[in-house]
This record gives sequence, structure tokens and C-alpha cells, in this order.
Amino acid sequence: MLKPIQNRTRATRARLIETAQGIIAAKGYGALRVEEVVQTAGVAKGTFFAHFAGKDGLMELMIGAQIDAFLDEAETWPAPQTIDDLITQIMPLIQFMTSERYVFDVILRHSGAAAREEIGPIAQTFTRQVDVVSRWLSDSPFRKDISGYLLAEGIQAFSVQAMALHFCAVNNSETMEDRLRIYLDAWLNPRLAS
Amino acid sequence: MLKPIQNRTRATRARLIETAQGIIAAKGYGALRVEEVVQTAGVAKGTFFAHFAGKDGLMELMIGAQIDAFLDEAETWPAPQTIDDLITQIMPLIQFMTSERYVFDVILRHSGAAAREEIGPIAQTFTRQVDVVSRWLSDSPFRKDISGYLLAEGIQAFSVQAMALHFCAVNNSETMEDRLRIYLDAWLNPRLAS
DNA sequence: TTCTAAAATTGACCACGGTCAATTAACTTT
DNA sequence: AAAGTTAATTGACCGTGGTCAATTTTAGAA
Repeated sequence: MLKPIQNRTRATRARLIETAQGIIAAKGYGALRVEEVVQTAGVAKGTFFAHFAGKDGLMELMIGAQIDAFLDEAETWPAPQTIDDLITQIMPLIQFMTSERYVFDVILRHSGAAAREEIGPIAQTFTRQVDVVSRWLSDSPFRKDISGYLLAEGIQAFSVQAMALHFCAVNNSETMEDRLRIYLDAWLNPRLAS
Repeated sequence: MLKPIQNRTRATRARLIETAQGIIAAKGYGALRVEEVVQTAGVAKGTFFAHFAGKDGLMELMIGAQIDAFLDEAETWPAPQTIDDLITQIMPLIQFMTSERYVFDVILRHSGAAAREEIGPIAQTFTRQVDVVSRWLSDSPFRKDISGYLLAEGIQAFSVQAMALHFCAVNNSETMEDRLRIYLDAWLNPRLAS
């Protein structure tokens, strides 16, 4: 008793998503306008909002799917043995997340951030990212005094910090990789306090 | 030759800010509408935008000022000797930052985030926070293998992470203090890898 | 085939932030 | 004081996301 979804609905939704993807491919996430999606897809505005929880809802889907794709690939890689390896392996994801200011904003807004009851797509990818990285770490030569899960959470926190600074005019002398390396070295390889 | 500011301007601006503060005090940051500010202050809408860089610009000022007030007080405190002390000393700030979802969003959006050339008020408070905390740490019994500045940056990153999770429905079993304590203990007091 | 209830769609309408050419007020200069 | 110049203010207007009562389409029941 849980399948009252008409074909029409599926088709409309698919067309909307397809149209949105086209616009994003052509002009980027930040340039997407609901009006344009709706007109190009040939449906009324109200229909859009019947299918998605607003523009942000659509963005969550699109961006979440993209992040998931990166995580799919990341999952196939072996456990990094050095910090540079680790950075290399998460850079594609970070590159995407910072590809547009708008994208980063949407991600931040929805990262730990399901105001509603159920957890949103982007928040899910954050959880998943911690899982993936934490699995890597169980086979990596980094500090073992804390759990891989906590370690992975820290990597996420520092990644966000590095990405935020990336958008700050003042901090643009250093590359993001450099910043990340400094953070992660301090986090993953603490030297004993003398 | 750098004082062509008329009194009228100062007065208008002051009235606008005053009005905004009143609305915020009464209904919170998220409920502020430019229309209401403008009508209550008795000026035209265009005037508002002649004085501030949009609603976000005003919010940057108001929220930035509030954060600065917390940092003013924080600066008078002695260097924390334990992680619990440290948490106690930054909690007022964190409490304010998470007092409203809207406030946290504005802060994130402007934290490392001056899209323009000059650094915005909120981004400045982030820099200042690192300075304040880093000054504390020079007199604290935490790890010494990395600079106090880097240590402070990490505290900021973990604070943001803890705050983001605070707004996530899934992670609400733990209190923010608990989360922070776990993060900061791992960051500031790493045990030697065996 | 016809009727009916539920689901999907429509588009006029609203809220709200933001713009800008035109107007008014405030100062200089003569 | 009058004319000229710059700065401040105005408000009609726009872009864009979002709403919702009314309408159309669909799937089954009679």
C-alpha cells in the first residue's frame, strides 16, 4: 500500500531534474533560476514546489548526488599511508565543494543542518564521508589514541575550515592543499609534548 | 579632506541601527525585515541601502558587534588551565552563535567569507577570536609541538563543527559541551601514539 | 462506459530584498 | 543672498522564491 506514485509524476519530476542538470551544466549552480527550470521543462511554477522542497531542496538533491558520486569513487581507494595521500584522495571532493561560492554556502547550510526531523541528502553525505575516511584510517599509520571515527570528524572539521578560508581574500596566498597539510599533520601526527 | 560626512547622515544611520536593534531585541535576528526597519525609522527603502550593504551588511554589523562584545569580556579572563575552563570561557560566545539558526547561518556565510576585497566585520571577529585564544594558550598546559595560533585555529574549526552538529536533529543526544570536550581533548591533549 | 475520489497541475498572487533615475537638502563660492 | 555643486533621500519598480484555491488528469468502483 505504498505505491500511489503515478507515471506522470515520475516523468514530470525526471524532466525537472533533467532540465535543472542542463542549466547547471551550462551556467553553474549559482545561476539556476526556478523560473527558468519551470519554463524550460514546460510546467507551471507550482508543480516545481510540489516536487521539491523549494530551490534549496532541489539543490540538496543535485549537490548531494554529486558528492555521493565522489564518495563512491573514494570508497574504492586504498587506505592512505601518508597525509599527502589522504589529501590527494579527498581533494576531488573538496574541489567540487569549493567550485562555486554558492555551492559551498548550500553545503554549509545543510551540512549538520537538517532543521526538519529527517536528515537531508547533504547531511547524509557528511555522515558518509566520516564513515569512509574512518574506514581508511583503521589501516593507516596515524595516531591511535583516539577512534578512527573521531579522527575522521576532525578531518572534516579542518576541511571545512580550510575551505572557508579559501573564500577569504586575506588568506589566499596559501593554497588549500598547503593549509590542509598543516592542519592534518597537526591533527593526525601530533608530536609528543616535550 | 576625509570628512564629508554630514550630521544628517550620522543621525539617519543611528536611527536605522537603533530601530534594527529594537526589532531584534523584540523578535530576534531572523524576524528582522528591511521593510519594517525602514518604516519604523521613517525613511525610504533606498536610504537603507545607501547606508548598509544590504540586509546582510546590517546583520554583519549587529552580529559582529555582539561577538566583539563577547571577545572583549573573554580577553579579560586568565589563561584556562583545563579544557573545561577553556570551554567555560568560550561557551557564552558559542551560545550566542547558536542562539538562532539564522544567526549561525549569517556567521558561517561571512566567517572566512569576504567575497569582496576588504575583510568583513564577522570575518574580523574570527581572526580576533584566534588571536585571543592563541594568547591564552601561550600560558596553558596544552600541547606545545605546534604554535598557539594553529592550536587556536583548530579550536575554532572544532567549535564550528560542534555548532553545526548542534543544529542537526540526529546529533542532539549529546550536549554541545560534551561534544566540544571530546574534540578539544583530542586536539589539545593528544596521547602519544603507542 | 460512467461516475467519483484522490492526485497532480496550474497560474495568479504574495513576500521580501534590492535598484536607480529623479528630487530634495546641505554645503561652497562669488 | 543667489547660484552652483555635491551629498543624501525618495519611492516606484524589479527579480526571484514561494503559496494556494481552483482546475484538470488519473485510477479504480459501480
